[in-house]
Amino acid sequence: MTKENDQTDDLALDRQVCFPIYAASNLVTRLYKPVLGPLGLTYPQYLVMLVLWENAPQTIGSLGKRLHLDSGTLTPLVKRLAVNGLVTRTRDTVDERRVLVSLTEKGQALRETAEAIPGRLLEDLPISVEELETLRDTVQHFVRVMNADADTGPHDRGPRGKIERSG
Amino acid sequence: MTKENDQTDDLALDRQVCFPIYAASNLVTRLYKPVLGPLGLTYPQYLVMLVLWENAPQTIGSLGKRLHLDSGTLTPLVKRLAVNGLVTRTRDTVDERRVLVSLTEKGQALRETAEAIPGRLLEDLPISVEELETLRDTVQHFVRVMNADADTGPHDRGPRGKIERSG
DNA sequence: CGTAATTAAATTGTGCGCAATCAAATAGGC
DNA sequence: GCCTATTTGATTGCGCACAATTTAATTACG
Repeated sequence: MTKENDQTDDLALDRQVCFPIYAASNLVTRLYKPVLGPLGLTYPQYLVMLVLWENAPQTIGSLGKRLHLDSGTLTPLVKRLAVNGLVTRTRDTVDERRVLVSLTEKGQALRETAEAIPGRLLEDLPISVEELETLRDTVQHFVRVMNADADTGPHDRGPRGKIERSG
Repeated sequence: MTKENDQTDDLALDRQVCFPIYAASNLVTRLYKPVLGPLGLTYPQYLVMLVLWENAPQTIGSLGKRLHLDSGTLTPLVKRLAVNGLVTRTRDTVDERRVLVSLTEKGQALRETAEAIPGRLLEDLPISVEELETLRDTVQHFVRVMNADADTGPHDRGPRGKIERSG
C-alpha cells in the first residue's frame, strides 16, 4: 500500500507501453485535421486515399489488408469518399462478391494538392526529421512483428480446421 | 508518373510516420480486448481506471488532462464505469461545477485483478522487454514534445493574456 | 452588490473501429 | 448437376474521439 503513484508499480500509467501509443495516435489525428479539413478528408479517409494513389482500383478487402481495417469500417468510409466524388464503387464482373474502388478524376487530381501535406506538417513540428524517421521505424517494426504473429496464428487457435473429430 | 508505388514518393504509405502510429494504436486495442473483456472494461476505460488507481477521487477535467481527452469523451465513459459499479460521480461541494469521480470498493478491488494484466500480455509478445521500453520511451518523448508545443501555444495564439491594452 | 467573463461538464452530431450477424457469390466434393 | 463450405461485403449495434454548443457555477471588476 506504499506505492500508490509509484514508478515501480506495474499499473503506473507512465510505465505502460500502450498509453503513449494511444495518446500519439489521437494526437496525430488532431494534428492532421486542420490540414485535411480543407481537402474534405478525415484522417482515416486520407489513409485510404494514400493506398489508392499507390494502386487503384482495389477491392475493399485489399484496402483492409493494407490498413488493418475490416469491412465494417471501410464500407461506410468508402461510401463517404464516393459521395464526395473522390472514388467510385463498382462490382467486379468476374467475381461479383468483390467491390472495386476506383479513383475518379477528382480523386486523382486531389493527389497533387495532397503532395504538399507532408512538407506542411513537417514545418511546424518541433522535432527533427531524423527523430521522426527513428520513431517511424521503431513503431513500424513493432507493428510488423505483431501482425506477423497475428497472421501466422500466435499459438494454436487456428480460425480454420474447426471440425475434424470423427466424421 | 514513373513513381506510382515508389519509396521516394512523399505520399507513399510506408514513408508516413502517422500510419504506423495509427496501426499500432488499433493493434494495441485489439491486443488488450481479450484480457480486458472478462473484467468488463474497454481499453479507454482501463486507462481511466489506471489514472484513478494512481489517485482518486479526481475530476473529469484532471482525468482529461492526464489522458488528453475532453469531456465529450469522458462524461459518457465515466457514466458507463458508474453503471458497472466501479466508480461514483458526485458534485464537488466547494465548487459544484466539478464532478468528482471516486472509486467504489468494487473499483478498488478490481485493481488486484488488473495487476496480472501487464505480465499476462508480456508473455505472449514476440518482443523483448528492452524493445518495448525503447518503443515506449521513443513514443513518450514524441508525445511530450508535441504536447508541450500545444500547451504553450505553437506560435502566438496564447489562450490567456487576451486583454491587457490600456487598463 | 451586480454584471461580465471565465471555467467545468454535459449535450449533440459526425465519423470511425470492431464484434457479430447476414446475404450473396463462388468453389469443392459427391 | 446438386449440396455444402468458404469467401466477400454489407449491416447492425456499441463505444469511443472530438468539434461545437449549451448550461451552470464561480470569479473578476466596477
